[in-house]
Amino acid sequence: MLTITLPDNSTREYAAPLTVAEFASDIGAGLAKAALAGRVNGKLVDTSYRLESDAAVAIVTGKDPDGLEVLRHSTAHLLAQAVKKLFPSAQVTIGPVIENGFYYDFAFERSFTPDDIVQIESAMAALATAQLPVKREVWPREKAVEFFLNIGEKYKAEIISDLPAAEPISLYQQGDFIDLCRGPHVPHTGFLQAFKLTKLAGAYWRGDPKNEMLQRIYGTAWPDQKALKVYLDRLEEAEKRDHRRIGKIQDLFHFQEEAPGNVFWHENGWKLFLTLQDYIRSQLSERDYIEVNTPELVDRSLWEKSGHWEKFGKDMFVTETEQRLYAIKPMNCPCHIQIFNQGLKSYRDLPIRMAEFGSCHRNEASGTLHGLMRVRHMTQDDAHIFCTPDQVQSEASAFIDLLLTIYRDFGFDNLILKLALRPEQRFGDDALWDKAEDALAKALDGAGLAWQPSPGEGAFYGPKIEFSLRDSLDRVWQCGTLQLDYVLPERLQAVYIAEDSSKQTPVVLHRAAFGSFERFIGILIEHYAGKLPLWLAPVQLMIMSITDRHADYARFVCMALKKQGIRARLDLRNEKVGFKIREHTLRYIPYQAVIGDQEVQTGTVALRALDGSDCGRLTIDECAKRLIQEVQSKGKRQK
RNA sequence: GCUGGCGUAGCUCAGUCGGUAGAGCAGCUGAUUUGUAAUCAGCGGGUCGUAGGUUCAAAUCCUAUCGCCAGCUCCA
Repeated sequence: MLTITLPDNSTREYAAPLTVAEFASDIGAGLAKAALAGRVNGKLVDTSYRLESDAAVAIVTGKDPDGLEVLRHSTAHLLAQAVKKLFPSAQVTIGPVIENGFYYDFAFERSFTPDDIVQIESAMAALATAQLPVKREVWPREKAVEFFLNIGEKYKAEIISDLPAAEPISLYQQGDFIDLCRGPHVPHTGFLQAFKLTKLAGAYWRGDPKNEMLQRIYGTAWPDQKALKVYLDRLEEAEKRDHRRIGKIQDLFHFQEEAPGNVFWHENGWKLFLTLQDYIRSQLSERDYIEVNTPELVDRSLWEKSGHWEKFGKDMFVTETEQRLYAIKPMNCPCHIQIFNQGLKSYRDLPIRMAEFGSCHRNEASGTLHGLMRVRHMTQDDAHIFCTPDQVQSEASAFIDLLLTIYRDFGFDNLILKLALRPEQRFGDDALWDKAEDALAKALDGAGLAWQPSPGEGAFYGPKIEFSLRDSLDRVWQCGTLQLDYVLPERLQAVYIAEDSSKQTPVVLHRAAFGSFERFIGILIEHYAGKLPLWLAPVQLMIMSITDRHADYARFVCMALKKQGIRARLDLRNEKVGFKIREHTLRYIPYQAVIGDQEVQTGTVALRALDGSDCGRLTIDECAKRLIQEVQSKGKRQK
């Protein structure tokens, strides 16, 4: 007699052991059909798992996050099976589940081509239609190693040899394909109905560039076609929002061969850049920051003292003149410490919050450059807070507050916070780390935010908080950072005089909210899909004449609005108004004002919003007032 | 940096088996003076990323190189 408890706490009794699948069909035929796996006492198992004693059992379907994972994992196996069928000499390696899908790495004598992918995909579909049962077996380790070596799968044999001795070696067989896998897997391949191979790429064996390059095939898999379509549509939407595409349409910036990774900001893009800079400036001055500016070209000796030369020298651009070697600064901190070091500082001077819109160059590997998101020349909204150890927590709290204010102004409400803790290799004793980590944790708790620790991810000189935001497509971007640093101020001999008149080393907090303006602008463009809210839009209002005889009045209106700080432009071209409206609508200009005889006579403008709605005929002052109000609300007020 | 793909007019792209370059949009000129998402007509525009090579002949094939794209690695 055994008792099975369901997730709703109801129980069922059975006289004899039964499998998860049998249990599911006892509950209902529909559930049995949908059962991908089972969860027995919290552990994920195959539907063929035999229930021999009392247990808490849940039937896992595609709706269950675990079920989706099983589905994707099984689809990765299906991919491997299809590849082995078409290309028997390919060796299988690993095939894990990733966000939204899976991949499988293969060793193969030639590169897979897009044509191969099409073939592999249809082979997968055929194998799925065949509804091959997926069977699990546990083998002795030696037998498994021998088996895989015999069939020429040296990577699999290597994986098994590296598994912990206690780990049972389970193999899964579907048709004539046998793969090492922890499982669980779907009962048969017929469950794998909604998948698509998406990408083809190289990847190193075990992620190490010293190892041989394997070929990775990426795919996505979902419980049904509808969910797959939703996902594919989202990819398409992301493509439409690509900031490189929108940057071209809206004439924001460009790149060219002669300056890889360096942005040519056009008038519109630069206006956006300056708007963001003004915004940050106003936020900083409210919070008692000072703004400074430091050299971009600094002698090698300072970078040697700071430690950058040794650690990051190869990522720095250098230039030589009069037998001196200069480096273009990759970060601002050493220079800020030079400013701090001018004159003797007292504990009474602290904290000093020193900000700079620092122009930094880093020689990023060519393959990592990506539009505005990853550049070689960037401008950070950087600041360094010099404070006493006791001030760390309150400074951290103040920065978190600032950062939340900033992110909310841009419509990012969904944040992910991580506290990166001490790494293996680190400077400073454990007592110092305890104190530092504790201060940051308390600051996070004080803000009432959920956060996760990430052990071992801290910098060698101190722990840090990483602030990531989710954009409107649910993509995660790391932007803000707050890093405690005990090492650099000491290396560069920063001191202050404490209450007891002893010399002390200040703590430095490196901090940024945007990260870099370039990257943040890229994120904003994609977040808003190019439809920047009025307060950010480089061109806020387009004033259009209907015929030439309205041009003078249109110019007058434009000047009047510009005087009130509105970014207005004129379109006096000899075109029909419908043509002009279409063009500016496609460029997402937030407001358009039409000027014809009636407006000239009444001293008004006919205002039209981007969504096509008619805002009516307004006097110039009314129009200005309306726009200014919307700018001040930063688009947070409902229309 | 590594692997693979790509690079043709200002933009988006076509160009078959190697035979001497094409469309739409944009631009220019002219007509049109127009009321809320495309007025009409005509015209100009390319060292096919760059440098070599093969060939009677190269956008097309080969090599190198630069850049871009996807992923890997990296990301102070």
